[in-house]
Amino acid sequence: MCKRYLMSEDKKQISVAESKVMESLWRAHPLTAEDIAGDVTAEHNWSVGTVKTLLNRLLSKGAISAEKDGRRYLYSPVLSHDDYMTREGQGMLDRLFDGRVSSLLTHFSRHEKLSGDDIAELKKLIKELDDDE
Amino acid sequence: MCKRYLMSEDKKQISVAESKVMESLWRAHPLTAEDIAGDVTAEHNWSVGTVKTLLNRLLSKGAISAEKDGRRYLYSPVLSHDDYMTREGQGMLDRLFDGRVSSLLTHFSRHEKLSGDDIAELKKLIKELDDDE
DNA sequence: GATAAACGTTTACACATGTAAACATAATCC
DNA sequence: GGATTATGTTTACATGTGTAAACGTTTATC
Repeated sequence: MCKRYLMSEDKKQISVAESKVMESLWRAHPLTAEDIAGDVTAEHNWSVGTVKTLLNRLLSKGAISAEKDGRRYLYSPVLSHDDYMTREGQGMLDRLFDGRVSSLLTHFSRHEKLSGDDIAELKKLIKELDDDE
Repeated sequence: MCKRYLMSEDKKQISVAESKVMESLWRAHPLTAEDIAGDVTAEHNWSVGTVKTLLNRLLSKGAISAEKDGRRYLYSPVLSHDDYMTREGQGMLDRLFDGRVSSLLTHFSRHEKLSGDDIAELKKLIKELDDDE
C-alpha cells in the first residue's frame, strides 16, 4: 500500500539517461535509489543526486512506481522491458527503415553487420515459422 | 564553388525534425529551402522559417552542404542515407537489443510483428548467405 | 538533546530541439 | 526610384535532458 505514482500521463518519452535507470530496475526490483546509483555508477559516473532526479522524472512519466519502506522508497518498473523494446524498436524501425524489419535486415546484411549468432537466429526463426505454418 | 560548410564537427546527433529535412534531400538534391519546405510541409505543418532553422542546424552539424545559386542556396546531403541508417540503427540496436540483430528479430517475431514481406526477406537472406559460404 | 547520517525534494543551469517571428538585404515591378 | 518580393540571418521562447548542488526532514548516535 501507499504507492506513489506521480501523474502517469502514459506514453511519455524515456530519455537515454533515464533508460539506464530502467535497465537497472529491469534486472532486479524493487531497489532503493542507493542500489540503483551503485548499479548505474559502474557504467556512468553519476552522482546519487543525478539518479534521484532521473527516478523522479521516471515517476512523473509513469514508467516506474515507488513504495515507501520506512524512511526511503523502493522503486519498481511499471513499463516493462518488453514494452519498452516494442515501443522504441518500432519507433526506430519506422523512422529509419520504413517500419520494416526486412529493410533493417537487408541493410545490416549488406554491411556485413550480421554475426554468426544473428544468422543462426535467422535460421532458427525460419524453421519455427515454417513449422507453425 | 563557393560551398558553405559551417563547422562540421562531425558525428553530431541529427534530431527527428532535422531528419525529415534530410529525407527530403535524400530523395532528391540539390534543393532550395523553398523546395524542401514544400516537400516537408506535405507531412508536417511547418513554416518556411522552421525549415530554414533546421537547414542551418544541419549545416552546423556538417550533415548537409549549401552552394550559392544567385541569391539563394541549393542544399545537398553530405551524410548519406545509408550512413545515417547505419549510425542510428546501430545506436538503437545497442540501446535496446544489446547490439544484436538476433535479439531484435526474436523480439519482433515473438510479438508477431514480422510481416510476410519480412519473412520472405529472411529466407532470401539465408539463401544468399548460404550461397556465399 | 545536539549532531550527524540518511534520504527525499527543490532549485539550477547549460545545451538540444521544436517551432517560429522579426529583421536585413538584394532583386524586381510599376 | 519606391514598393514589393524573395531570400537568408538573427533572435526568441518553451520544453526536454544531462548533470548536479542545496536544502529539509527524520532517525540514529553520543
